[in-house]
Amino acid sequence: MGTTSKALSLLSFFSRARASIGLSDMARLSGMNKATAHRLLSELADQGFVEQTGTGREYRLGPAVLRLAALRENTVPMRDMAMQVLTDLSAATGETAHMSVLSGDVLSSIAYTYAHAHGTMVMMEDAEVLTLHATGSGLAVLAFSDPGFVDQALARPLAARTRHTETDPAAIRALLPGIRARGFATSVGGFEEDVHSHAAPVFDAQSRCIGAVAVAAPVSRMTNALRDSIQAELLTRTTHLTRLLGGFLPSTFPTFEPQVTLQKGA
Amino acid sequence: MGTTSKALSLLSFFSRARASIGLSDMARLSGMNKATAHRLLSELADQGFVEQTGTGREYRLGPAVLRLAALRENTVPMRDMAMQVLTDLSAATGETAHMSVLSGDVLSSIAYTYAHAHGTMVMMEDAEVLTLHATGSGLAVLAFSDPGFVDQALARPLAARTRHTETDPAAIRALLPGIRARGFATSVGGFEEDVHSHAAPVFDAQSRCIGAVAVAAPVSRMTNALRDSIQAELLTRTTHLTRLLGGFLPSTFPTFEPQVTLQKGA
DNA sequence: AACCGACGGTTCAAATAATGAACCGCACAC
DNA sequence: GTGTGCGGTTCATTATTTGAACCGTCGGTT
Repeated sequence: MGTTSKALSLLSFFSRARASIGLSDMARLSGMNKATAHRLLSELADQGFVEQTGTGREYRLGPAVLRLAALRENTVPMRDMAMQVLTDLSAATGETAHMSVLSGDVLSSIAYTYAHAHGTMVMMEDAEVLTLHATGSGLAVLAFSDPGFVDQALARPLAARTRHTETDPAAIRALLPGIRARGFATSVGGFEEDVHSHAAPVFDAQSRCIGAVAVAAPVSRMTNALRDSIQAELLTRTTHLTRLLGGFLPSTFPTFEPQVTLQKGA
Repeated sequence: MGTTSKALSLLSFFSRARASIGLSDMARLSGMNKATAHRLLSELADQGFVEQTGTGREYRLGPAVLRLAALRENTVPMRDMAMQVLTDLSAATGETAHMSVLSGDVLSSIAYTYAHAHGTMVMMEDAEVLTLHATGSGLAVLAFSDPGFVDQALARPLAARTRHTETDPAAIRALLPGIRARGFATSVGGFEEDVHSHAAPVFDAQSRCIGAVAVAAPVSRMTNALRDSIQAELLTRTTHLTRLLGGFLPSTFPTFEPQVTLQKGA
């Protein structure tokens, strides 16, 4: 791995739970020598990607990322487009919809909408990190990523978020062909107890999978009718989003021809 | 300069005007060898900081910055706080207010508000880049930055944005003591023709200047009364913002005691 | 007050990664 | 068909990164 990747990888240790990290902690988390971590953090700080807090001397994310994000949104208004689609999707299904994008080997939530149709809804956090093996979105991404990436993602120990999290790499691999055939993944209670999630992949202009859209409903509310509704809405709207973002479905993606075609005779 | 800084500096060439940049262009802009630029861009792409567009194979900012910006805002809600202050400031003055933060040796606009009080207003762009020598905000920052930084910022050739841009480093240096004494800077037509700008610095927890708040009005509308109003509002509200952000005014910052104190006798 | 451990930060020889001139294949223009 | 510029690659040379050991400092414990 190059020096630049190492430096940037330090940024991935920041999260909502760890908004600021000390030098020694960062060295431990990243497995780097303290001197190395210090030099990399100093360079990141020079460029405004991190800054040091007043009290203590911990590091936290810096202001430079704000400008880049504003430019990114200006260039590729992914979030805006996702919000449109998610709003429709949660309205149509009556449940929470969210989109996450691949960032290294985890997914980051970038947008979500609630339906306000019921007293209870699945709640989301800003910038939440979703693991690939424990979520519907992650499975959808894995199913449509290249084998090398899957190997890499499943090579590390897989943490169990709940009692229902599948942590056996072989079992996860076994799910992928079915997901590829159907075009979407499901997960019941793998990330949060009592959450039933359906997720479909989103692709970029090179037909690479860049993330997923998911609909998350309480397990207690799941019925055959709701499941059918979610699956139909999710697939049509997520393929639409891929197109909106300038992306293309891969040739292997299943197509869902309308039942009735105009070719009556033939 | 370290490798990491070089890689991150590539990101600064993206702007609204140049949302995507090809490999050869990037090599030219940065002065790097094409092979070097390619390797650095590849590493940035691995980490999701840039990505390649479908048509052509140019590079543009990637999705990773979105997550970091969301976390930064979650950690230090600078933009939210700035928006509150800017809204009040433009309402009180009837003019456009904006805040920019130091990023390397330029300022990046992070938030702005309009007053809608007149038919004409000074317009701002998202993520606009302001040079230090040509803007009121830049002068305010220079005046309250350490001498080494000022030397560095003024060492390079200073571009003239308009006929009124001051490009003589000595002349700019001569302005700084006055700005330090008053607590704010002014610029007339230096960045955009017909724009009269007042700007005051914002400080972090170590009393380092991290950016500036400015009020920008058309030159044609500037009167003594408006100028007095802008100066008073700008100073009180900007010092307030520094405190809101957890920062401290440096001990050298001029204080503006209320004219009437309670110590009548003494 | 003396001690201890952990912190952020620094040093410098050894090890490793970055560098860039030349090169490739390709697409497009003339 | 030929020339130009593109994105991308190669590999010997070179400069940077690396990390064990080291500082001084801070806060808690004895």
